[in-house]
Amino acid sequence: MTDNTTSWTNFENIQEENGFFPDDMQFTIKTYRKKDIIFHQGDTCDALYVVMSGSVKTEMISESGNLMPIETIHAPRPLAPAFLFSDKNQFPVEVTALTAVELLRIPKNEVVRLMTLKPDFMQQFMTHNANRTQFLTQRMQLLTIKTIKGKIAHLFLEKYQSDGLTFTLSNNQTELADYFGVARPSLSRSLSEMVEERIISFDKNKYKILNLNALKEFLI
Amino acid sequence: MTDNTTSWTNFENIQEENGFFPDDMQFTIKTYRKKDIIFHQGDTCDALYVVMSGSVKTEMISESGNLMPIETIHAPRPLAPAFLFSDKNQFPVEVTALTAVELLRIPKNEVVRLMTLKPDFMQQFMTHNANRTQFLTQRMQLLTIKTIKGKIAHLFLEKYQSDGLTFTLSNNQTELADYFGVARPSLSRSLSEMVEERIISFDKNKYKILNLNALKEFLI
DNA sequence: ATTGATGTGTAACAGTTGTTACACTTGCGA
DNA sequence: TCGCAAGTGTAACAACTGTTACACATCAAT
Repeated sequence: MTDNTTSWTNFENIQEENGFFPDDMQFTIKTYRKKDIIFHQGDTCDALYVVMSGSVKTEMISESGNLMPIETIHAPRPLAPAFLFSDKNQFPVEVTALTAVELLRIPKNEVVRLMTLKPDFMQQFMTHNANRTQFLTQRMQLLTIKTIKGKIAHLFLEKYQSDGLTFTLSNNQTELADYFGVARPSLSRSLSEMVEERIISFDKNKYKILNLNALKEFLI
Repeated sequence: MTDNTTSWTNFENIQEENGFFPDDMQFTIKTYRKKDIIFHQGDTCDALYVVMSGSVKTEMISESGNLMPIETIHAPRPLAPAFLFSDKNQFPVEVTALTAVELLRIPKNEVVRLMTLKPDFMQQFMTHNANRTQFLTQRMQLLTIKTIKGKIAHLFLEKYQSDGLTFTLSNNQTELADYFGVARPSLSRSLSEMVEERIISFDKNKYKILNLNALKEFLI
C-alpha cells in the first residue's frame, strides 16, 4: 500500500554492467549531509537526479507556509523524474536529506542522448514514470471515494482480488487512517460498525470478508 | 481547470513535416463508429494509440459494476500513453467512441525504435506524460484538502498568483462543485459565508479577494 | 411576450466525520 | 516486576457537508 513507486532496483546493476552507459557519459555526483536542504521548492529541474545512497524526504510548502510531508525516497531511486520533461520544470517540493546522501546528476540533454543510445535505459525510465502515473491514478480514485466505509470497501475488494476472503494488512489502523486521509477514531468506528453489521471481521491485522455483496454496496 | 492534459497539438504538424517519421514506420489506422466500444477495461495495451479524429470517452468500471466517467479525449491526443510502458499494461478504463473515430496504432517496439531515431518525438512523448503527472499531482493535492472553504482558498490563491486579487473563472458553480467533488448547494453556501465574512466578493464569474490572510488561514 | 433551460440563493433536516478525552490491552525494556 | 509506549475501543459533542426542495434571475428561442 505504501509502495508508491517502483523501486528503481535494476539501476545499480545496470550501472555496473559493462557498456550500459557510454564511456563518455557526463554526470556529477554530489554528497549531502543529514538535514541539508537539497532543493528548494521552485528550483529549476534541468537534470535527472538519482538518489544513489541514503534517503531524502520531500515536503510541499502549502500556501499558509506550513510544510506538508509528501514522501520519503530511499536509494536507489530517481528524484521526481517526471518533472525533468514537463513544461513547468520546477521542483514542486522541498527536498531534504534524511541521512548522508549521494546524489547523481545527469544533465537533461545527456539524458536525451542516453535514451537514444540505450533503449533499455529509456524503457526503464518510461516504465518508472508509467508506474508512478498508475499509482497516482489509483491513489486519486481512492481519495474520490467520500465515505470511510467506501474507502474500506475499496481496499478490501482490492485485497480480495489478490488474496481472497481472508488477508493481512501490513498497516495498523493509525497508518490506515492517514492513508485514507481520515481521523483514526472515525476509522475505528466505521470498522466496528461493519463488524456489527456482519460484513467483515478482524483480529489484529488479520481481516476477513463475511458479506462480499454488502461490501460492494458501499461503492455505489 | 478542466485542461487536464496537454493537447498533443504539434502531433499533426510534425506528422506532415518531411522526415519526422521514418518512411518505413509501421502503423495501422482503424476507424470506429459512434458508440463503438474501442477497448474494454483489462485489454492489453501493447501499442501507442492516438485519437486522430473524433473523440472518445473513458469510463471506469467500479467494483459495484457501475460506470464512472473519467474523461473525454478529443483528437489529436494519445490514449492513455502512460500505460504502454507500465508493468501492468492493461487498460484501466473502458474506451467508447463518442463520434466517428480514427485511431492510429503504433506497436510498442516501433514506438521504442521511433524514440531512439527521433529525439524530438521522444521529448514530446516524455513531456506529455510529465505534464499529465503534474496534473494528477495537483489534482490529488486538491482532493486532499477536506473542507470546501479550503478548496476554494486553494483555487483562489492559485489564481491570485497568476492574475492578482481580481480574476475571472471560466467555470460556473455547478462545474466548480464537480471539480471539487462536492455538492453544488454546499459550495454555494460556503461561498456565501466567505462573502459574509468579507474574505471574498463576487459577481457572476468575477471574483475578488478582500482578505488574503484570512484566505490563507483555511489551508492550515 | 411567453416559455423553457440554466444558473444561483437559500433553508431545514439528516447523515457523516472530526475532536477530544479516557479506558484498556499488549509488548518491550529497565 | 514495573513502567512506558503504542495501538485500539468508545463515547459525547461539535462541525461540516449532503439532500431535497423551492424561489428567483437571466437569457435565448419560439
